[in-house]
Order: sequence, then structure tokens, then C-alpha cells
Amino acid sequence: MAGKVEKRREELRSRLIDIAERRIAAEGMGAIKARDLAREAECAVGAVYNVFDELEDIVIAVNGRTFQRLGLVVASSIADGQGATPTDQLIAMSQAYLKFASDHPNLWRSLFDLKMSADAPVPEWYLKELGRLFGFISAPLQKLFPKADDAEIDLLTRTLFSSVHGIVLLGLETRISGVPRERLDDMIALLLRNVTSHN
Amino acid sequence: MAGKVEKRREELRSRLIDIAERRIAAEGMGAIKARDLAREAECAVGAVYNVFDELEDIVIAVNGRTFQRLGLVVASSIADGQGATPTDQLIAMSQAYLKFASDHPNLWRSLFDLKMSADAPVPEWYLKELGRLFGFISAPLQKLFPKADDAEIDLLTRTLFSSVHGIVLLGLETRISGVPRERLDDMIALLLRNVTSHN
DNA sequence: CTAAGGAAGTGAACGCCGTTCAAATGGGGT
DNA sequence: ACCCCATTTGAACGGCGTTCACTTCCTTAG
Repeated sequence: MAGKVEKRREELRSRLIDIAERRIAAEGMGAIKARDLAREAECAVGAVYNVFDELEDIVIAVNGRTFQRLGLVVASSIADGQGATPTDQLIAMSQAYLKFASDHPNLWRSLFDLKMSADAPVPEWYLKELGRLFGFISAPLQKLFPKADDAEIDLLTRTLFSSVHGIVLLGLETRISGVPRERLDDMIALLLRNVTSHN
Repeated sequence: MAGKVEKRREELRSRLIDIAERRIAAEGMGAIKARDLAREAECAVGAVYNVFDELEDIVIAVNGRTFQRLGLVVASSIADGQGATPTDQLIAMSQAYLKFASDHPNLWRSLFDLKMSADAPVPEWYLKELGRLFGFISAPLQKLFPKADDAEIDLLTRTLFSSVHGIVLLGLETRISGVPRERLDDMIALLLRNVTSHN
């Protein structure tokens, strides 16, 4: 019966991730402090390091949840309107991406702000979720450009994802954009309609 | 003769910015440490704070230089080929932007990584340089879309800038892109040709 | 030329951080 | 019931940005 210790460990682990998620959502990645987490989780600072190697790993765990939620949001944005045109699907997904980033700016920023520290070999779930996102994009693109080969579709997928990401990123950065939130939807639609209308 | 003190101050100021610029270029924004700068500038830590309110202000000063250099690079990318089509001008500028970011990744990242701290009222030079960049983009766009009004041109300008920025940003991030450097030029050209060819 | 006044320069000290580790604790096998 | 060792603990460590009482030295008035 060697389950008691492990259970507590696992319980503490998820409790810490919950707390970190709330703090990141409320005050951003910079508000993650070992002593604060320990106090709120009612454990010693050292206990945090029994469950995670470094503080950064807690942020990575939160990012895992966030990435998954983001995937769900994007997926469900096209779940209903299967009759929509490929272009409209791309726009719907991109605007869902924007909405998620706008609704949870700190959680979303943390996905990209975290510098994977040196040796870190990019977590597998990261690439998996990213692949899911890319898959959502490339499907409509294949309909739009039936003659394109996989490499071309892949390049276009990454191009559009990066472009939309850039619009969302700079758009939510007040100091740069000077663009009101509702215009960002227009920018995304403008981009995607122009790119996909020439075929 | 009240010039001796000021001269030393100014001399120390520019010396610190030089050192900070080298360090950022070599090791990134995170390598800016008060004690390191002071040691290399051969002054006391406190002296740094006589010239700058916070360490962050040194990074801002470096960013000022970087932004100016970036503006020059983008401007000169279209200086020679005035006969080029507007689309080719846009592509040339964007690829110059990519080249600059790729040649000086740490300096370029520092332009955007720095979170202007809370109250900070966005430096005037920042908005000025950004305006210059936007001006370079909107000029060819006006030729491409003569019927568009200023608001439309402005929205398209910001859309394309953000898109190119996104491509560069994610493209230089190895963990996300998986795209070789030379393909990024293709992505930019692909985007801009598609967007500007429908007219 | 000198002496007084104040700005600039100094570096030890402060408070906070992530992380570690010797000591205390408590669950599991005998 | 007991001991053993993994878990847990929180004081301690090294490093950070920033401050401040103190010293130094430039400026300028007499």
C-alpha cells in the first residue's frame, strides 16, 4: 500500500497548477513566486521543488492547459458551421483565436513569453497541440487550393497562422496598435479574404 | 565653465548604452545586470542610477538606437529600386525587416520583449519611428489601392505590418517554426503577393 | 587663490527572488 | 512496537535591482 505519498504529491501538484493558473490569469506570468504559491497551497517552499524541478515547470504545466483550451475554442468555432466556405471557416477560427487571446490575455501571452530555457527539448504536447491547430487551418486551405501539394499547403498554413498571430499580438499591445478591439476582427477578415480570393 | 560634470555624465551615459547594446546583442536583454555594467564601465553601481532612473531605461535607450537602425535598413531597401512595383517594394521592405531581425535577433527581440512598465507613457521616439515604418508601408499601398480612403489604407498598413511581424517572430522561434530561414522570405512574398494581387 | 556649498560618485546594505540542504517528520515493512 | 528512509520543512545561500549615508571633487562666490 504505497499509494498515500504519491496521492499527496499528485494532489499538491494539481493544487499548485490551479493556483498558478489563477495568478497568471489575474496578474501575468511575472506574478508567479515560489513563496506565494507555497503560502497559498499551504506547504513549504521546498515542497514546491519536490513536485517541480523549477518554477518555470509550473508555468509550462499551466501553458499545457491553456493550449488545450485554446485548441477546443478554435475547434468549436467551426464545429457548427460545416456548411460555411473555407474562407469563412478560416476567418471564424482566427477570430476565435483573437477572442481567446483577448479574453485571457495573460494566459495567452504566457504561451509565447516563456523562453524555453536553453536545453529544454520542447515538450511533446506542445508540438502536438500546435499540429492540431495547423491541421485546422490546412483543411480549408486544401479545399481552396486543390492543386497545391502538401509542402505548399504547409507553407501557406504557417504563413497564415503567423500572420493572424501577429495581428492579435500587436493588436492587443496598446502601445503599438492604437487600433480598437473591434477593428482587429476586420483586420483578420481583410487579410484572409484578400489572401484566399485570388485563386 | 559648468561643463565638466555634464560632460562626464554624458560620457558615462553613452558608455553604458554602448556596453548594454553589446551585451544585449550577444546574450539578450536578460544579460543586463547593474553590477556587470558598472564593472565594465569602470564605475560604481550607484553611478548607473545617477544617469538612469532604472535599469530598464538603459534597455529603452538601446531600443531607441535599434529602432533607428531598423528604420534606416527598411528605408534603404527601397531607396535604389524606385522603379519597382509597389508590391515588390512591400516585399523588399519586409524582407529587409526579416533580415534585420535575423541578423540581430536579440536586439530586435528586445524591442518587443520589454514590457513598458505600468505607468510608462510610451516614449515619443517610439511612436515617431513606428510612424515612419508605417509611412513606408502605406505609400505603396496607396498606389495599389488608389480608391481607398486614409482609414482603409491605415487599417491595411497595420494589418500587413502585423502579419509580416508575426511571420518573422514565429519564424525565428525555432521551437514553433520548423521552417528554414530561407523559406521565410518565400512566406513573406507569398503573403504580400496574394494580398495585393486581387485589386 | 581659497574656501564653502552642493552635486556626483561610492559601495555596503536592504529587501526580494529562485533554489538548496541539513535537520525534523511520519508512513511502511519487519 | 520499532526502526528506516523518503518526504517535508524553512532557514540559509547567492544573486538580483535599488537605495542611501558617506566621501570626493567640481563650481563659484568672496
